[in-house]
Amino acid sequence: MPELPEVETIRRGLERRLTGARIEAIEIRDGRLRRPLDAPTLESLRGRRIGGVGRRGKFLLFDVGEGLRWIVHLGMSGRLVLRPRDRPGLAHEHVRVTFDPAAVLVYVDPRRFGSMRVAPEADLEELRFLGPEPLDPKFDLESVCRLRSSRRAVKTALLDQRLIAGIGNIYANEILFRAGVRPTRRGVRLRRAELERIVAATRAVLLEAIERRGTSFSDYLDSDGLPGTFQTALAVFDREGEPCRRCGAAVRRKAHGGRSSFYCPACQR
DNA sequence: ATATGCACCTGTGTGC
DNA sequence: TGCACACAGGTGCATA
Repeated sequence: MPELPEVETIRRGLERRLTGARIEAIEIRDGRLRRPLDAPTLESLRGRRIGGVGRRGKFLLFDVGEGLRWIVHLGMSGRLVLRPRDRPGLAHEHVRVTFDPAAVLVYVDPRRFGSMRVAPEADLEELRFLGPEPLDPKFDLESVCRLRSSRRAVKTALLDQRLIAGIGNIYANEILFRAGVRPTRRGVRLRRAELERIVAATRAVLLEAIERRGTSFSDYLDSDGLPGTFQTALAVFDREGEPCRRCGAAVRRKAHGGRSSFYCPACQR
């Protein structure tokens, strides 16, 4: 479900609400995630204080002191929800964290593709392979030039977290529309001008999506239970057969690598 | 080494 | 109403 803009929206909400709060209890209600939850390490968070909430790609990084990070990835259907105390459990509730002062953070994940662990800052292997952050001021032509080192379709390459961190299927499609590049174009054949347009489109699309607090086309909600509004601004994603907002041509959908690509046949060459 | 396909799960929407 | 099937925001491993 969540890509960079959704994860960033959640990060901002949780940072505002949880920075300085102390973990009073952490309770595993159903540890059967794809990678089973490790109860002892999670329970060792008790008594720790949240120093801040960071993000790298689609990973949330809670600073819990002494160089330790609580790392959460939401997978396809993961949600972190702040709720009042003494509310009944939610369906698919896996973890419940009680904070002092009063706040309860619940991890809900119907499909169980998310993951959660605790690691020292120096040992964040999962993060080491990640490509550049697209909203880093240093993100530039050089950051995307590796798209060219692959014969894969450029959309598949955009989804590769080792090349650029944080882009998923919605924003890969939206970025390529804004850049005027067809998703099936091979990376090696991209021209310099197209790479430059991809750099600009990546920043613009992600920033606008964050401003709109993410995309809720089905069930995404942020940590306050609010939907995003970027779905009304989508140019191509989930718009098969509808008119292109720029030229009016019917948007096309093609399955590629098991996932849907959407594009305007006239605007994207 | 690199690229593809499928497995991992549950929920929802569609068409019969 | 019920059933079967396609499909969904992501990754990770086996296979070509």
